[in-house]
Order: sequence, then structure tokens, then C-alpha cells
Amino acid sequence: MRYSRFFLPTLKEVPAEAEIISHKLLLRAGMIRKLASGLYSYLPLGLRSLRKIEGIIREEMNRAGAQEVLLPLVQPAELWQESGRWDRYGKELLRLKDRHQRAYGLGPTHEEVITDLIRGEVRSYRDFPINLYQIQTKFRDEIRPRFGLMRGREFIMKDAYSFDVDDEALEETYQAMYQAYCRIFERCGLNFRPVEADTGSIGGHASHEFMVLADTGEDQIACCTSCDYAANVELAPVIHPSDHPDVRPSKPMTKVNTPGRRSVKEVTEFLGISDTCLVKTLILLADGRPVVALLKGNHELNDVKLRRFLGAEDLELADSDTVRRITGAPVGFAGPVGLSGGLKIIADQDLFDLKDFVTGANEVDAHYTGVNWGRDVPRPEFADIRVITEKDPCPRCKGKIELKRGIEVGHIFKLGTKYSEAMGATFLDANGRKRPIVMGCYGIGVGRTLAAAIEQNHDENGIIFPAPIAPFEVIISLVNVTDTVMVEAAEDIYNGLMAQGVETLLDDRKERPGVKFKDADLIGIPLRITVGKRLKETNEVEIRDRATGKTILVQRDRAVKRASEML
RNA sequence: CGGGGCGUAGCGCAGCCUGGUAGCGCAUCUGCUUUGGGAGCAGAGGGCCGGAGGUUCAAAUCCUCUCGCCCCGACCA
Repeated sequence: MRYSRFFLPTLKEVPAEAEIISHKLLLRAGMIRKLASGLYSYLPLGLRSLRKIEGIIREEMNRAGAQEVLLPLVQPAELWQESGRWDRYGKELLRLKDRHQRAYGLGPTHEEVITDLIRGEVRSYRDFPINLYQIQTKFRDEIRPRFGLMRGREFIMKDAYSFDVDDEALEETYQAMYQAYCRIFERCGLNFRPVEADTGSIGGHASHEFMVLADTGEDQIACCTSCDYAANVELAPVIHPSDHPDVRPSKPMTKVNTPGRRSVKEVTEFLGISDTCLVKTLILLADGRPVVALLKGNHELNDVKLRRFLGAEDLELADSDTVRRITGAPVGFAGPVGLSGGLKIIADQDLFDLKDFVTGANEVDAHYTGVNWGRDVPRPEFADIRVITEKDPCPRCKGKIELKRGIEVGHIFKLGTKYSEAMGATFLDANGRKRPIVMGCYGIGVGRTLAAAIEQNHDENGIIFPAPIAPFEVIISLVNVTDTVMVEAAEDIYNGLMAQGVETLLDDRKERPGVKFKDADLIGIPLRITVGKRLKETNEVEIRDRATGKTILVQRDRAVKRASEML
């Protein structure tokens, strides 16, 4: 490709809308442009990279025994009503009506469609396993799209769905996909980690996320430094020490005046106590019903754990009116003492051994000190409902836990029979008995993978593409387009590389060398061949490695060979 | 949806408080010079100051409403 004819609008300045590095560089490198919030156009350079990633995904999916299909984006509401998700999926599902007033959803995911397809075609246990995937534009009406390709509303996703006869067979498929995912992200040049994960609204009973490690990641993961345990913090269990300290009360319960002190920090500083002696009281709504969660002042509520414990679909912090109605006090002074008996109260397990603690008094500007279970407050239900910290031991080996941030580029689930049962997708087993198909599903965010790769591979000059996903493998910087000797040499090398199947961009623009070098660095092509003054002096050209900056000089005739070897 | 911020030339911004000729840098176009890390000089073009309403002799500037975008929270690839 000749740069002079290639649609590649690079930006010298950073667009104000971009916050994180991948978003800035995707815009500056002329790979994407925004149409509206969460909606992006892929320009030729960006699309080339996306196609590379898709190519890797296709190879690995096919190798793992999956077959490519392409399913409709527009999906009839009836299918979603069958699975029950028409009501439960929420506003991320964009709903629309056709001219006959029939309701549809714009596919955010395709469990319903694929299950419908399979139930119509498959009858016998002999037909399994089946594993189908597609690479397609999804639409999710995200509450808050952000960070460019990281969280768009319209985005390209690879989604695969597997169908097996039983859990054992699913386990085998699941492992094959797990391995395929590892290979895909390795081949994309990513530093990633598979972690145990929550199943969220997709449902099912086991799941792993593939996290690209990056400070800008939206997820937090807990990794053990000793064993290979790694999990999304949403899931990571906290091990409660099993020793039994003295929990007999040593202080009387006393009401103290705490004018205007609402937050943990304000109250503990005012009373001169540690935040580990304070019990904070959160009022939440679980599927609309109020519940109370109690935690140590230094701990954070893990809403996924609490939601699971309660078996609730939906969990949110209560609004201030609800808090006032339940506690009789404004936000900041809630406590378990004297709350009405009917209210569900769950305390974090770490509070089990706590004595003589401090809590809100359910009245303005007042807290209790010396509060004790049994004597002052009925013992509530205890459960692990907090977020793991780096002070907690590894739940598997008791080793040290490190918290890291990650970008979720892939997510695999064992769905089990959730969809097949709801939608009547069954087969006849060897004994002629009707059984529900056992399913799995497996997603990769293609655009997000590209963004994640840039988050991990860049410097102050721009992107440093891992070669397998680079939009071009080589860029030839022709320093002076008016010098016929240089032009001829550059053309020769260009034709030579193209003949070898090396994807090459020939920078034949009438620009000064500095501009060409800056653009070459910005768009991150792994190898740059500079055809310039050395050609005139010693008949040499330079080959420069974008990642290391290392430059070698080679004779003009050997440039094609050397460059091919270096890729 | 709640909280915060921003809409002025293709991009980055100033001007707004204190109303009175719409400005700067980059980019674009023309000419000359330059040609190994985002050139120099000279000239040119480009704006319903997000939109609607209001106040005023006069609005980018003040007021009201609205739309869009970005950031923080709940969602997820």
C-alpha cells in the first residue's frame, strides 16, 4: 500500500475527548473516529488490525473444533420472552418495533438465537458435541460508554456457543476453549491472566475471565503470589480465621454525641478509634426489598457476594429517603441497634468476633460505643460479603494476595441447561430418554482486545504493535521523493516485500523526513526501512525495530531478505 | 439515572467574570526556499461561538430551556 493513496488521517494533537492512552492513540493513529457516544467508525488502518485479530481468533476457534456461523443482529422478542430475559436483561437490550408493530431486540448476545437454531435441527446424542461461533457486531445500550473501543455500545464480538450431552462433555469443551483463548491472547502479544469470575446476567455455574493486565483496566483481580490462584475480586472468597478470641463484652453500650460526623473517617477521627472497631451499616435494596449489610469500617462491601448470598437478581444502595424511613435518621448515622425485627440484616463474617464496637445510633449526630452482639444487638446472619484485600490470605494456599487491574477481553461460561431447559432444547440419549442440552458460551471483545494491546504496547511516540496484529508489518520511509535513486530503491524493496507476502506500507508522501518518522512511530509498524542518504553514500538502507529502537544497516539488495527474517 | 465538567474554524485552545470589530497555535490552499525526527518566509481561505427562547440600543459574553460530549458510580466483551 502506498501511503500517499492510503486514507490515514493522523493527528498531531490529542483530541480532548480521549482519556486513556489506547483511546488517544487509536484516534491519533487514524484507526478510529467517533460518530456518537459509544459508536465508532473503523478506518482502514484500524480495520486492518481488527482483521488480524479476527484471523487469529478464527484459526484458534477452528483448531478447537468450532465452526463459524453468522446469526441475525435483529432478534424477535418472543425468543427472549421464552428464555425469560426479555424482562430481566434490562435497558442494555435495545428494543425496537417493525412496521407491523412486532417487537425485536438488537442482539447484545446470541444464546436465544443459537439455542433456537439447535433445538430445531438436533435430535440425537450422536450429533454432539456441537460448537458454533461468529464474529459480529453486537449492540448493548450501555449506561455509560467510555474509553473509546474499551466500552462501546456497538462493538465487534466473537461469540461461541457449545452444545454437549452432559457436564463431563461440557467440561472437555470448556477446557478446549480455555486453551484456545490462552493461545489467542498469547498470539496477540498480550500479557494476560485467566481468572475465576462471576457469571452475571448470562447465568450458569462456572466462568473464567481473560484479563489483560493494565492500570487502566476497569476490573480488579486478586492474584496469589505463591500459587496460580487468580480471581475477579467480585468472586474471591475471604478466609475467616478460625481462632476464637474472647468476645465477652468489656464495656457498656454508650450513646455519644458525634455532631456532623457521618463518614467512617470522620467518626473514627472524632472518637480517636481505629476504623477496625467501627461497624458501618449499609442500607440496600435487593430486588426492591430493603436489607442491611454490616461491615468493618476498613472493609468494602462486595455487592456480587451479597447478591449471591441473598439470591437476589438486583442489588443497589438505597436512596436517602429509604435510609431515613428505615433508620429514622439521615444517611451517616445508621446502625444495627434497635432496627425493626423484620428487617434482613447480614453482617460480614469478620464481625463475628468483634466486641465493644462503634456504630451509628439511628439518630442525627449520635453513635453508640461499646456495642456487643447478643447483649445490645441480636446476632445477625454472618457471611462473607466483603471485598478481599491484600492483607487477606490466598483462599487456596494461604499465600500472599496481590490486587491488580485488568481489562476483560474474554469471558467463558459453563451455562449448563439454563437456556436449553427454558427453551426446550433437548435430545434423545442412548436410552431414548429426552434430556436438555448442556451448553457453554464463550466471548471475546475484538475491538477491546485491540485497545488492550495498545494499552500494553506503546511509548511516548505512539503505538508499538505486536507483529501478529500490526496493520502492516513493514513501513518504508522514503526520505526524499524527488531523488530518483532513492525512489527506485524504495520501490524495489517495496515490490520485493510484497512479492514475499509481507504487508508493507510505502511512505511515498511529499513530506519531510521528520513527519514520516513521527507517523511511522505513531502508527506502530514493527519494522521501518529508511531509504535515505546512506543509500547515496554506501548503498545501504536502515532497518529499525519499533519496539527496541535498534537499527541495523544493510545493503540495499539484502533489505528484503533481512526484513523478512526479522519479522 | 445521580454527581462533576465541557460545547468558539478540521484539531488543540483563548475570549465570557466586567455585553460593543471573533482571536491564537497547528492543519488546509498558493508561491519561494528547505529536505534524516512533526521546516522557514510571504500571502490566502475557512465560524449561524451546539440549538431555541429571553433581557438589552447591542449577546460568544447575562438569564431560561434544550441537545450533545467527557469524567466519577451501577452494567459488561
